[in-house]
Amino acid sequence: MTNYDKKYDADDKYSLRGRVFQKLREDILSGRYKEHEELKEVAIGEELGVSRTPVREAFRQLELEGLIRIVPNKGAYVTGITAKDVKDIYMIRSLLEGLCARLATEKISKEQMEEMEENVYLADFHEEKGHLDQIAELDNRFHDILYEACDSKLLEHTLRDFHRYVLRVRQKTLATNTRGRASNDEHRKIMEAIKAGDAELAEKLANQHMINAYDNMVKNGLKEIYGENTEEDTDKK
Amino acid sequence: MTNYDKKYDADDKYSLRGRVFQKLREDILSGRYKEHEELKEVAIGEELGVSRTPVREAFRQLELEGLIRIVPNKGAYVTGITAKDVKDIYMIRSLLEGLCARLATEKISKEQMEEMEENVYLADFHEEKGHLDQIAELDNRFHDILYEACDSKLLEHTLRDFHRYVLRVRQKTLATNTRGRASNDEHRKIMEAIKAGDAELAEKLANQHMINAYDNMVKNGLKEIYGENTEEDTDKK
DNA sequence: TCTCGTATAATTGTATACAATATACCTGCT
DNA sequence: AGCAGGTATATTGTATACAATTATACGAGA
Repeated sequence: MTNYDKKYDADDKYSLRGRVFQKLREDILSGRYKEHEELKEVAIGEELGVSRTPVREAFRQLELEGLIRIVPNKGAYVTGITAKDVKDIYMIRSLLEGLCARLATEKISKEQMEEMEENVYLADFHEEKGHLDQIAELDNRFHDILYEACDSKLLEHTLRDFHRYVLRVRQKTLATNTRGRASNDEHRKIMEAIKAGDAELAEKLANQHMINAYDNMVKNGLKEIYGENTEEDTDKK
Repeated sequence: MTNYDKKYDADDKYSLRGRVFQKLREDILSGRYKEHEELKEVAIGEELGVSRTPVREAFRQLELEGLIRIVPNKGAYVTGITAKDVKDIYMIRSLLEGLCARLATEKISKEQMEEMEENVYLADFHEEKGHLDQIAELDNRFHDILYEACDSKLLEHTLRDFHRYVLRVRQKTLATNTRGRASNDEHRKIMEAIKAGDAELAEKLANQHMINAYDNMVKNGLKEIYGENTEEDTDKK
């Protein structure tokens, strides 16, 4: 669990450490740094024009975000995500997104509700046109709205962590399949349940939404991308 | 979400940073540092005989564990837990402990099962004698066993985070009430459900176990200890 | 040719020095 | 008296220097 305060979040852009942290996170999530790749303090410091100190502090945070693993006196390595990890994450998310949707039904603001409707509408549009980037963007945003609407900083932060964690995986599977339409249909149903004030239904739909997302991943060859149990023996670089 | 690897966890005892990290965490959880208290880098460094560098790195980790909040260019403050936070945590834990118990039913090892039985048995004994410290210790351990038994590093780590997070609250309420017996009875029922292989039942019992724990907290005056919404305006030291 | 050990280089861990920022206090003005 | 501004002080942010550890290269010996 991490600091869940908005105003002073870990990624303040105005310190060197904050910039390093954001840059590295982005580079890891975007796939610039491969799994199990070693990150060298001096190399990264030189690239960004800073000393090792802010780099090291950024490392500590990345480690607790689960993006890298620091082995004492050896180095920092980009963490691998196993197929088992992904499965676990979706099991957990299924429950928590459901809880989130249930809470959001009571707490959502008018503005948030409107943005959610707009989101679903826009996603339909881009789906027609085949704009994959925008679809992915809207998908992320839909869940962010939900997280904000549940009115629980803790749940919001927890879900954001998990969500971010699977972005690396999603990027490799979402863009190449036809889940976009089904996913957005599910978004619409969740949105409608929330709008109708049916918390029970919203929860169930959100539960199922995650299960479907995971099933789709498996169908699209998750196992082929990530080994079954490669996490343990990653000491070799 | 944080690094969930066992071997090289954040709290390696052999580096100065690791020692500082552990010491500060213990001091915060034990209540030595009060809520909203400011932690000064030099003061802590001098107390432990180390420079500011390892202290700062430890701070970054404590921040992401949710124990302190770092305000850029100002300082590090022990985070406050509001009554709302506690409620949210128990809602989340209710779901995740349930999931954990369900998974553990399939995955638990013989050794873990035996330790769990022993745990319940011992807790009964200490309950009779009124050994409050041992009861609290066994309670923590029961949940730890469950976390280990679910065979999911991610779920285990997530639950451990939440569990640790509420320790500060629990210490103030558990020792003074009669929940010990009821709690251990619930542990026994969960244990028996797991032993019988009834995953559904184990999940439901674990769900309810958390709800009961929370209800008991409220009954014992949680609100009186923690303000309703004090988290936002903590800038004053 | 292979293995082992040693020297060397590379890398991380920590301490310290310096810079930037925030806070407290004091002075002078109205 | 009360407020504005500025200076001093304390504290955090960053860079650099040094120590400790680990990885690598190379050569001696079997």
